[in-house]
Amino acid sequence: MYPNFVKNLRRFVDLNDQEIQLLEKYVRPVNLKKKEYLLQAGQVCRGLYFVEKGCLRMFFINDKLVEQITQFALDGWWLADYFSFMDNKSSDYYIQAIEKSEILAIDAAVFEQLLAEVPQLERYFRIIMQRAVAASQVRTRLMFEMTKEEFYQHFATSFPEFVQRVPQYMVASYLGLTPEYVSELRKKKQ
Amino acid sequence: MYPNFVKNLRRFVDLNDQEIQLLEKYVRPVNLKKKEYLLQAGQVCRGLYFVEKGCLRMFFINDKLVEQITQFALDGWWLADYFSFMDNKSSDYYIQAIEKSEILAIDAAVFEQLLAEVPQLERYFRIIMQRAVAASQVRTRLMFEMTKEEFYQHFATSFPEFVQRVPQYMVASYLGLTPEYVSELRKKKQ
DNA sequence: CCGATTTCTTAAACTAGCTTAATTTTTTTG
DNA sequence: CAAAAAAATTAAGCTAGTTTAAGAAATCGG
Repeated sequence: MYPNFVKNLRRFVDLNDQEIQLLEKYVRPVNLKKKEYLLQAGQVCRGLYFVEKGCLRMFFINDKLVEQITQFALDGWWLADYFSFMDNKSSDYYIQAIEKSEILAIDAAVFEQLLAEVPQLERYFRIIMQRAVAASQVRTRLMFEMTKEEFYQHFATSFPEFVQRVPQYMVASYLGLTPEYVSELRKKKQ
Repeated sequence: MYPNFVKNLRRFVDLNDQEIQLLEKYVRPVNLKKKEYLLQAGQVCRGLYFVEKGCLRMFFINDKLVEQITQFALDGWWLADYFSFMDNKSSDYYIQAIEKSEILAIDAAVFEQLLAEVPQLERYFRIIMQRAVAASQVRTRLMFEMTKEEFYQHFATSFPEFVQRVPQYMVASYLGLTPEYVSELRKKKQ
């Protein structure tokens, strides 16, 4: 039904077809056109969102009224404002499709029940979250140890598919650079 | 036996005394004097570390040979290089006691077995990790939306106990500031 | 295919926060 | 308690990266 989703689950836990079927009942599919929103500031982040196919960005609007991207999610990634999701607090973030996307949502309202019915998912999400923490530790180290120029070059060479797929000014925002500076760096390189 | 540890577990999952006893067999207590290391760069991060009492810092040495702190952990916090822990890879980090500390370690070697014996811990660590991800999302937003001056003032007013307990140059490092600049900010404020 | 919108580039002026280096204050330790 | 070590301050000069303001190029919707 949702091949990437199932593949991702089975990468970390053993689930039989019955469990997968049960699970899929709890999942709410959301199809987004380019630029559609999954979450807007002021709303509560209802769900944990899995990107079955497509690309999302998460951003907030800073005091200069500029969109500041904090995360991307490509095929096979989870994304949510976890604080808003957990505590039912209104979010400061927007989650928007960068391209036409197929999303699977697990709503907070059914998350606990789902975990009770398929206890293996506690393990699955423990692993997913643990990996997210590990990834954020790496990102933090890179941000501290590199100049912005190095950080950009590192990103561009480590994730070329990203630089292809996402507009340059969004990559700039994610890395904490101005689009003008990225433009300068690209010119300098060639 | 380890009151903070037990309190923390029971905050998130129901564990009876028997389960707690079982769990405590898997836990390796480590007592650290001020400045002693739990992990040094080049080693594998063997354990997940819980601060029963005391204060840890995690840092790496940057290319200017300056210690860059990425995380602190006070009483009741978990700390580890999760990437090194999970994949048995050698770490780039140091974990050091800032003051005399009582640490509880769960070693990678027994972690899986422990999770199998006390399945509730999958849930416990899922919640702990989920909260860690949420906290890192907040930190990321703050780092992007504030100037370094605002970031310092925010930290100083939000965590006064920290500023008391941890040397100023370490707070500076954690926030990505030079100690000289923090000194200037403090002077400016009064 | 064309007008509108979005994205990218250029370049000059500017500044937040760093570097350097010397001094003072505080803490630690025997 | 005194010497040594660690931490904090001061101040001047500097620079990586931003801001501002156009214009050029690419992409999109109808």
